[in-house]
Amino acid sequence: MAAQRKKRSPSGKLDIRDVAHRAKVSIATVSRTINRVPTVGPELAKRVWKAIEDLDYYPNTQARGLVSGRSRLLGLVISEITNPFFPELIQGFEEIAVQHGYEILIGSTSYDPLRMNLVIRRMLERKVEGVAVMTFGIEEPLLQQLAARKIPLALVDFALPSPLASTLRVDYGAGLRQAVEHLAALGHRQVTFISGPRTLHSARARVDAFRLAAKTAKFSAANARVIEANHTLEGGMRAFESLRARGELPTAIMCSNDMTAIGVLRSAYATGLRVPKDLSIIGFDDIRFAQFTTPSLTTVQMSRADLARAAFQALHDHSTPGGNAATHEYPIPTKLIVRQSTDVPAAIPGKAPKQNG
Amino acid sequence: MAAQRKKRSPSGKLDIRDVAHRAKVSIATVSRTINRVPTVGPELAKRVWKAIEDLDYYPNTQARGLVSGRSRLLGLVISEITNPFFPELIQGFEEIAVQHGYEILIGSTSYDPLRMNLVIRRMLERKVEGVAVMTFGIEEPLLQQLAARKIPLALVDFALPSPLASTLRVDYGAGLRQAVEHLAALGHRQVTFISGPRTLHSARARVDAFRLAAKTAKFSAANARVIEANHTLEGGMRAFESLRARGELPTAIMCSNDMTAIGVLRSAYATGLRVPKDLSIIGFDDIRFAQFTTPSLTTVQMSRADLARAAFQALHDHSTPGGNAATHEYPIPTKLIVRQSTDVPAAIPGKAPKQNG
DNA sequence: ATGAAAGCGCTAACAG
DNA sequence: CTGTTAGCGCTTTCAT
Repeated sequence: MAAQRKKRSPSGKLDIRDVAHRAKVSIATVSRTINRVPTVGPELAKRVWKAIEDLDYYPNTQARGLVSGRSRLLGLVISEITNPFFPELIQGFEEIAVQHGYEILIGSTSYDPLRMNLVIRRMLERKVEGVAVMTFGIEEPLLQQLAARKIPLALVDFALPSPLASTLRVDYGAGLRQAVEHLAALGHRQVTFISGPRTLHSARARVDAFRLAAKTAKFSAANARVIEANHTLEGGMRAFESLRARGELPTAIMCSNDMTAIGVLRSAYATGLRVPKDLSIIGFDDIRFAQFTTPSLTTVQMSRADLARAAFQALHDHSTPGGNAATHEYPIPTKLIVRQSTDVPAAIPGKAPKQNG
Repeated sequence: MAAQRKKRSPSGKLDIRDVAHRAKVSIATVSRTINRVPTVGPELAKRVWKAIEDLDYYPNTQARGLVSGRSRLLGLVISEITNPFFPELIQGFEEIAVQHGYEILIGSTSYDPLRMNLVIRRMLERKVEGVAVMTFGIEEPLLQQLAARKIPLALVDFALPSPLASTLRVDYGAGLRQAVEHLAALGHRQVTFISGPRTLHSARARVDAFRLAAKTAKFSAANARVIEANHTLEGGMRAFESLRARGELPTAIMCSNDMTAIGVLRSAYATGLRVPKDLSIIGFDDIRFAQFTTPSLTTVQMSRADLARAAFQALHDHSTPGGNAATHEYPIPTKLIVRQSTDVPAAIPGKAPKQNG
């Protein structure tokens, strides 16, 4: 008889009130049921669930977020989604985030601080509950914006002095040591490492780890040179060319990432060199495509799944009350994956190949 | 002296009221200014912007969305982000969406209807204002859920009978015709098309377009065979093997996507065939990696940028009041990109290669 | 254990 | 042109 507080539109727009009405309870009870607050009587709970089912109701995330202050949104900052390193990372992160009821917001910086700024602003506006920054060059001042707003952060290879920031510490040493030892065992006596841009601290960390590994394996400095490229296929090609032009080609080349290695592979073929016979090549990352090159690429794997898991864990630990907020370092293992691009150097024909039975 | 309506927390949580207070205007004026409602006096507007600047204020998206009913969120449904076709698509879509103030929600279905269901639910809960479904197998009943909720939809190669659904119509004919003519011009007299799974309507559309193109170019049915694979590298390898095992190797193979072509390339090499000398190969999609294979892959390009643009346009047209809601078909061109994997068949040594001049 | 009621931060009538 | 006010749909005290 009295006018309804609100018209029950027949074709949509369900409301928590509609559920409450149908289950003959208050909206508070519906809310409690949905949020699994234990104090709800089992009888009522059942009625509520049934009403939800019948109506095909689902809560409005925006309203929920507004009142609770939680957005259930996580930011994932990457440099470029077309960089083959990232898709698997995203997949892993998305998967685990969704399992925990989060949605993810992806921001690509394209290595551009301006865009990074915009990305951060977007994340702020959407009230993300944590941000994983997977771009390997970190703009510290920008991150401070997030830290200042008390947003949990997960960074790769980089420690921000903030109680809410975590570091995903990639153990470059292990994988690169295995790689160098693998080459040494095959009989290589010179290795050149083609690094990434010096501006990326992750690239520097790889160089350092390589140097240490080479030293440990008794390579002299002259036999374990480092030259700089830029983590792109073209950069790999150029690096190879410059090595060749200067007559400094070693029997084995290690690269700071797989794209570089693929560039080297390509140029080596173009030059008429046979891989792995004349030149062994080792990449880094183990992107999916490393399996598909000819020959397939021996590479140091840094598991994207591990990274994704650790990143989520870090954010989760620091955003939930019960989380382990004391931990700030999350180790990421690396390991050598031996494929077809490494073999005994041609100079030592007596020794048999290690693989290819 | 009276207690503040709300404590101005010194270290965060800015409010539209804080801005209003500082600019000495009402919150309505602040809201209007931010939303660029033209009736705001220039003097006040300036004060408001200054206050916003000073305070480093930005609006709370959740509150905004709750009251306005708009989420500024667009859904992008793909099958698998690790499928190399998608990253560029996502990049293009993200770019244009962000330019227009939207955020995107990515959902991967992994070809699993169950996951598709979950993805749709997520989109519904977040109140997306439109969904682009780029997975090439469409679960029609699931999409009805979205259509029923009046959510604009953009679909590839598929027309849903709904006023809010748009079709991104890929013009397979153009690109495949160019490809077949390219082969014919080189002197090929037999082509085999390795199709994708019959269950994907997009794959069927490609087969049909190939058949038509072959017919137009006067290939007999026997010289333009079709065999089915599954759009994966492994599938391409198997298809090649089965062709070879049955002694049915043509001089040229066209594939329904690039991954298949790369598989064929790989197997051809393993068999000792030289590409393009002994076998010409043409892919489809022009994924980034098609440039990096050896030899680089001749392929039919379907521009991801075009697709992304069209998808956004379609959603935008059907979600904004002023949009062009009458259009329901958005054409996507395709075109042949000639690289190194096609050449004159070895059987016709007299004729010179077309490229590499 | 359940319900009533007060907002979350903002936009959109409605007044003036 | 500007301010006042009523909610958006939900969670969360505070009563009961």
